[in-house]
Amino acid sequence: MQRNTRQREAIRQVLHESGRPLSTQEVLEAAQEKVPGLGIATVYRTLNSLLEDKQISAVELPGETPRYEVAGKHHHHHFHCTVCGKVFEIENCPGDLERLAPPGFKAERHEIVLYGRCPDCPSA
Amino acid sequence: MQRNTRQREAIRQVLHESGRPLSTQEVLEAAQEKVPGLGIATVYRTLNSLLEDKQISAVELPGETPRYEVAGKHHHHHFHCTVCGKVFEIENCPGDLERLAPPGFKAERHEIVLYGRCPDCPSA
DNA sequence: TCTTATTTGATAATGAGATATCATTTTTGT
DNA sequence: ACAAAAATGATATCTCATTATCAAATAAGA
Repeated sequence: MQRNTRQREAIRQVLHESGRPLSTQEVLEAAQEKVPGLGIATVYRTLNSLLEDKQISAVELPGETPRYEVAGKHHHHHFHCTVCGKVFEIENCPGDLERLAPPGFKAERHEIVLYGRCPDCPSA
Repeated sequence: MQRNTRQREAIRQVLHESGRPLSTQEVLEAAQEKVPGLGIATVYRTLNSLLEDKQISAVELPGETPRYEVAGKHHHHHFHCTVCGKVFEIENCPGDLERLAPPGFKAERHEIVLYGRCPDCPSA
């Protein structure tokens, strides 16, 4: 049975309000604004539950802990700020990258990650 | 002082002979063909040493343990077989993906990973 | 060949992220 | 409001990949 708890609702909201994928820690900190005292275990449990429900999806990045975003978005990619570590969504996609696969290889899917500075992290 | 040991040489050879990036475990198994009894600690130590020397470079993939390849190759990307888990090199690159970054973002670098089946893993 | 500092291999220790445990709190249907 | 089931929070535990430890083996210069 699934119950509507303040914690679960706060975590869902945090993910919906954020314009970008969040790490477990980011979810914890943001959700604690809404529900003080919320524990990290609840964040893990709730994220896993939302994943099972397909309400959110995991964003895996090289050498990074997973980020989570609301599910159902159309095909997109991500920008990883090398300064602050935040991950952002990228709308555009060059498309049809599967053709890059060498003969004999059958590509079914692709991922692109851009690395650089986000607007909040100026070079100066 | 750096010494030329059979172990170090075997590990270097394995990486040069392999046409694709290898995980620590893959390096261990391949190098043990040349030097039976070679231990995992030596693999880790040697890979780190080769990394410092810039003789090899690490390939980070989402949710995966790093792979290692000989350094100095020109810009390229990787194919990750979803069946056997092996990682392969892709020569081609669509180039200039940095332009996909939204306004205000300064992309400096990009990574592409293709997912699918390698020639050794037929769909059937 | 000898000497000595380095490297090795086995394995214990570490570290980080994630999960399990369990007493307490909270939902929710009645 | 009550009772029963489920969720929470604190924290212990687990799971790995990787690193540290240290006695034994081994390069490599004298």
